[in-house]
Amino acid sequence: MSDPIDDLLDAAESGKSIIKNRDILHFTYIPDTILHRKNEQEQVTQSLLPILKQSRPSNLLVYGKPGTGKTLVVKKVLSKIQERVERSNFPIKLVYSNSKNETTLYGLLVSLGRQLGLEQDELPSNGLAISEVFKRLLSKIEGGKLNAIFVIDEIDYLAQLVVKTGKDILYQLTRANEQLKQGSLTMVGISNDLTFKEKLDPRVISSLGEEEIVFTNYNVEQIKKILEERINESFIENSIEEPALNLCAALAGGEHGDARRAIDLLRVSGELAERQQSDKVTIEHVREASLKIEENKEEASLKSYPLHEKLVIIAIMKVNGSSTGEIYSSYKNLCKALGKDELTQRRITQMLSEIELSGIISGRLVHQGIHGRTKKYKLAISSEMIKKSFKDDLSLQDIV
DNA sequence: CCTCCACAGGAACTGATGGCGT
DNA sequence: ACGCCATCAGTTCCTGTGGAGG
Repeated sequence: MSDPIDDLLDAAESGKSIIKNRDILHFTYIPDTILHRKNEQEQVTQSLLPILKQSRPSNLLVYGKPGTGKTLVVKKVLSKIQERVERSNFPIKLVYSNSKNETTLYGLLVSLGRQLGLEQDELPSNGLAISEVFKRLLSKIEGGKLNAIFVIDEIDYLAQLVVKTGKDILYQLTRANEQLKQGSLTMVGISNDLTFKEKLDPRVISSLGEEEIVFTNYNVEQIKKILEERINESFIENSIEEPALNLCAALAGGEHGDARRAIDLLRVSGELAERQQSDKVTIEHVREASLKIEENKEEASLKSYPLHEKLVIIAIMKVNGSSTGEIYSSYKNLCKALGKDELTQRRITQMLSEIELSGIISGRLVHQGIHGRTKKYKLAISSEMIKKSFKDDLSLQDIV
């Protein structure tokens, strides 16, 4: 009589593992030499070079699609510079922040402040006026005679926040040096959106875009090389079949040249192969991994929605392919069934476009002449997926 | 050619939350 | 104790619109 758990454990123990170093299979792992980005590394280094001469470098803007290694290169260069400078008496303070992780302007400034060493009592996490927070940041820099380098990732998000709130933070940041008597502030902005600059205030452009570096997309060949490098270090020899590697590079690199996706795909494929006790990663493993990654993404985003968004999704599932009006009445029925107050149609339209952005549903604007203008939505994922994701939500169980 | 539908989607506002400085 | 500030979900009010049907 064998226990299934024991069987699995036995198999896992006796089976050999084909991945020898997992860390290397994460995009954010910084290899000693980031190949294929020599040019860009040089450019970034050059524009930051003045730091070594103890003067303030120009502000810097870095563009590139996701997965082109922008952030990695910037981080690597900066940390090298910091290493050198540390031995001199010109301390630089590196501050990294990702605008996407901070939903509000306030949050972003606070996160910058925390890294500068402002504690909770010096810089509370809410309650202050933005201008007050800003003042404290500057006085910290001045007081500590810091030479701060703010690396702001996804700076286009920040720019959006600035527009939304009408606070001219970007401008003030880029011109902060004029107010500082001691210390300095350098900005390194990283953006995915190549057109983002056009939306900026021209005064900001002139000071922020003193230097610009564009990271081009990887092509499939380059992605393949990157994968090969990582494979060499992280997998045992000959454990990836050539066609599997090709597919990996093609799937991830084909459209956008996204090395991050390629590496993720490689890792998941490897893990799948290992779990199946295969000693090679085959083309099927890659296909399976690609599916699995997609599904995980869908499930995670489905689960993370608040109640009313979930109801809207279920409403669409019930009347797949219908107009906003029909979805809305379907949604109202669901609300009634649950005894919840329904939200206005305006709010639901907004939710629909938010959900559409995430790719779970797709909408199409149709004009029906005398029957008006509406947007028809249909699910972009299977309804099984929705049922599966929502089934552990107690209140939703009986309506799905 | 005009009308008029059924919404899309912008703008401004509200009320609650939470916490500041004075 | 008071006024002020930032943020968020949501509401109210609004203007805009392609084309079927008259």
